[in-house]
Parts: sequence; structure tokens; C-alpha cells
Amino acid sequence: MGRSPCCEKAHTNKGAWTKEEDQRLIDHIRIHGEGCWRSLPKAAGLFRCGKSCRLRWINYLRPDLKRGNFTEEEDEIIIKLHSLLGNKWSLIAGRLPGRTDNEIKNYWNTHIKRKLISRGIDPQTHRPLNEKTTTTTTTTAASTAKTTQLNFKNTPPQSLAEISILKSQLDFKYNSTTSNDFLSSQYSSFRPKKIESITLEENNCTSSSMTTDEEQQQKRESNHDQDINLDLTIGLAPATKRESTPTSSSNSAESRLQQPVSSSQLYGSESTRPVCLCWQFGGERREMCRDCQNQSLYHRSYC
DNA sequence: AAATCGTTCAACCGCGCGTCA
DNA sequence: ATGACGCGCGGTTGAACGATT
Repeated sequence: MGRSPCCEKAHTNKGAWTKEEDQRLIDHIRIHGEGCWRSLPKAAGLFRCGKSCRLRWINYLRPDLKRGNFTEEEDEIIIKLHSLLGNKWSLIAGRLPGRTDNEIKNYWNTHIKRKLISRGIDPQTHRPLNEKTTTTTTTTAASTAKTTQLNFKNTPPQSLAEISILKSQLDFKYNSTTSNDFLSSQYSSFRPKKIESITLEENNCTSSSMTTDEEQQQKRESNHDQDINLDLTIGLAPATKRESTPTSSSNSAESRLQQPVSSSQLYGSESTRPVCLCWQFGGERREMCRDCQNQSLYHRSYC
């Protein structure tokens, strides 16, 4: 059975958005909030595909977008994260407030690739260009520590188990944050494929690969040559599960925009909880992913 | 001034995954 | 268990624009 088209192709506009279309979309989302992309175009009076509306909103119209040139610091963050995550643009974007996955992807392809090549670095493998492409299996611990390139070279982590390994390799701090309001909704899309392969304890979020603080400190010191402290907080992010329709008063567009989404609204059953990767960069700067940061500013509604 | 080339980036497309009936 | 549905992701395309000839 084939997939049904996401929209009525015959009556949908394509190509560049007009100002009127933008305004309609903005007005609609301002009143009704995000979500229900499939039905949004009709409700907003737009002759567009729901996907197109979503993309236009996420990549261009959202009020929290930064726009403008990337800074040198952002460049370096992107490079570091790409070396760890591969082409997981949405994950990388989650670490750069105000930037979208599409924007970062374009920027990578147009600027950073060239920049790395000019430095003599292969943008895919993040290894020197003249280095043999066949990697040896006898990588020493020291060399592993020297590079941020992990064992997930071209296949970023797809499961909690893999994330656990990644975490232990990088000396990630598995931070317990069951005060879920803090957590990101950004990574709701990052759905581990093999949930059953790891057990997360409900309240302390520990894993068997967890090391003691002392050990972590030692590892941290041994890896001091990395200019970014990849101290990762992994928490439980909101489920994509939509809640049943709330009461009319609590579901009014205004209240949805103004009231924070409660934990119970945000998180689904434990087995389907995705993972939020909140990287915390070193020094005084404690950065959260975009939606961790904007949690109080931006509230997503579900239909 | 016009033609050509190169670059950028908004937008589209197809697919995978989770959810639900 | 199965298929339809909706969302989100990564890859690709093509229009717009600037630089060069």
C-alpha cells in the first residue's frame, strides 16, 4: 500500500513564499500555536502543503531565529559537533540557539567544508586529508583521547546503548534532571531505535557505564587538550505523543502560548521517551539546547 | 552593458520512525 | 499484527544574486 500524499498537490502553491502567505502563517501560529501541520494550511487559508508551512515556520519565520553570519565560535562548535554526530543537523542545530538545521547544513556545505579542506582536514572523517582512509582497529586510548572522532564515525548514535558508549568515551556526565521542565523538546525527534538495549532508571538516570566523579575528573584532565568541554547532559525529552484534547479553557490559543507545558503534557511513556542531549560547554558558559533555553518562551501545542 | 560562471540558501522531496486505530 | 497517518530529518534542487570576463 503506497503512502498517501501529504497534501492535495493540485491546489497547492510551490516555490517562494509571498509576504501575505508569511503573514497568514504567522498570524495562525500566533493564535493557535504550532502543531497539526497537515490541517494548518486549510485552517490558515493557505494553499500550501503542511510540510511546506512547517518548514517555512521553522526555518524562516520563527521569532527566535538569530539570522546573520555565523561567528567563529559557532563555526568551531559546528565542526566539533559534526565530528561527533555526523550529519545530524537537527542535533547540531539544537546546540546553537537561533540556528536551524537547514541553515547549518547549508553553511556546512558552503563554508565549513571548504574551511576544513583548506586546513587539510577531511570534512567527512575529520581526519587529515593525507591520512589513509582505512582506519586501523588498534587505536590506542591516547589517540582516541586526542581526537573527538568517536567510533560512530559515519553512523551517529542511533540508540540509547550507543549514546551510553559515546558518553563513556567522551566522559559525559549523565546528569539526572527529572525536573523535566528543564528538558528539551528539541530532541523529541531523536528517537533511539533500540530502546530495549539499555535501562534508564526513572529517577537517577544512571547507567552501568557511569564512572565515579574522581574517575571522571581524571579523564577530564587527561583530555584537557580538547578546547571544548564536552560535558554532556542527557535527559529525558518530551514525547511526541499528542495529548487528548484539553478542555476549551485550557486549550485556548492564548493560554497555550502563555502557559508553560507541564511535565505530564511533555513526557510520554518511559519506553518511548527520546533523549535530550544538552551539551554544556566549558568555563562559565553553560549552554542549553535551543528548546531547553526557550522552554519558557516558546510553548508548543499539540492537537 | 551583456553574458557567463560560481555561490548561496530557501524550498522541495523521499524516506524512516512512532503512534494510533 | 498491520496499515494509515503525521512529523521530522537529511539530501537535493533551482532561483536569485554577486563576481568576473
